[in-house]
Amino acid sequence: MSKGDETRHAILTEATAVAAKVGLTGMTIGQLAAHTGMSKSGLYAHFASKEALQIEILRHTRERFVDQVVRPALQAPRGVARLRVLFDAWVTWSETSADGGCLFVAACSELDDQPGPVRDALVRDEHDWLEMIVTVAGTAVSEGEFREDLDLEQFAYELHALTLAHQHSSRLLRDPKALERVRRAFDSLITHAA
Amino acid sequence: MSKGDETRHAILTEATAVAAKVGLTGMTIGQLAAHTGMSKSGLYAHFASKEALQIEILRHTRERFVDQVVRPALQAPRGVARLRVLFDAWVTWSETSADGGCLFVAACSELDDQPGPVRDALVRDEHDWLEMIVTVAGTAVSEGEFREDLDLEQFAYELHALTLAHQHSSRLLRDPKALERVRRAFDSLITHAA
DNA sequence: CCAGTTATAGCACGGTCGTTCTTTTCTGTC
DNA sequence: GACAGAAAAGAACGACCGTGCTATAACTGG
Repeated sequence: MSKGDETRHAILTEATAVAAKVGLTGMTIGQLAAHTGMSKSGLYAHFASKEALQIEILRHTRERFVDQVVRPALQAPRGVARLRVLFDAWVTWSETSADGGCLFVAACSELDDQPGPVRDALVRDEHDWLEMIVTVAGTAVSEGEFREDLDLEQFAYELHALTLAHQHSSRLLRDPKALERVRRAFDSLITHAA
Repeated sequence: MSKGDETRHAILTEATAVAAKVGLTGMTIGQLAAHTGMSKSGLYAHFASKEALQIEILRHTRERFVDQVVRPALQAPRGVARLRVLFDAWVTWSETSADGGCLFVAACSELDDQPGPVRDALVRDEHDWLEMIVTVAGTAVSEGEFREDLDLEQFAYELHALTLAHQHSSRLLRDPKALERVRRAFDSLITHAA
């Protein structure tokens, strides 16, 4: 990896952390330059525009998300076990990927009324994520652990709701019981799908 | 109501709509002045600072929330019926209160890592809202419609999760089935609490 | 209707925004 | 170690930010 790619990568990693805290829009080039110890123009030279940087941040985050959440799940045995790993990996991700929690969750309510390519990219990512949940839950159906007539998309909707709720209770309310809450809700979801 | 109070009220109403779209931080005084047809300084004279304006926006939204969501529920008969009215009123609220959906939901992920008085006010509001759900669900327990050993706070957590999910599916994903999804999830929640 | 208050506009401020251009410094190759 | 090319810094741009101050316009109670 050349020097340029190296710093570019470092910038994106730092930018992801900043964006998770202050938002993709709230994040500024100057702020980012200060955080990375670079000059504003030196940093900016790596990207075509702020919007391009925002999209790159999403792409970079997506890659790490696949590594840390999706891949572990695909290595687990099909069915509820895989679903558990997927969920646990997400919880871990939301606590460790950035100081501000899961960037995707934060970006969702920030961009939901801001049309443009950044929003479009995020919507694609969210659809992929929901589809991933549907697929994994589907393995639980075909393994006979979930009932045959389970509405998989409804299940994914409700599971996804828990991730949003967890960010809320853990990051906004700082509820010490946040982890316990989301785990119980997940278990209840699994139970009623059987 | 004097002239001053009148325009102040109009500003807050407009500001609520703008903030629901671009966020409490993303909203700017100039933008707001343009929207209301006032000069920047004329508008600004009604508030001590931008931060004070943000807090006033929350207060103003809270008042309308009580009118449109809480009050109707309290007029409904105790128990599940009241819970249904509360939930339906919230769904209506999220669709009609502002173009950007429920301001509180939007503010939650925007402010979850931004310490300060605005965040503090929001946290208080969210706690009150969760407590409201707990109280109403409690009436369903004492009416014998919900089981005696139901964990009310867990119930409130899961119901609140649905409001977050609805904002996500309806505003970000623009899912035509959003309403149906959240209704089904709500019914399932009610069923399993009985 | 007038006086006194209140509401609004105009203007300016230091600062930061995203962005561009030019110049300097560094990196990798023969 | 010189040289070409890439990477970073410096300086500047117009625009807009939040926030004051000052003057004018609009309201309101007597």
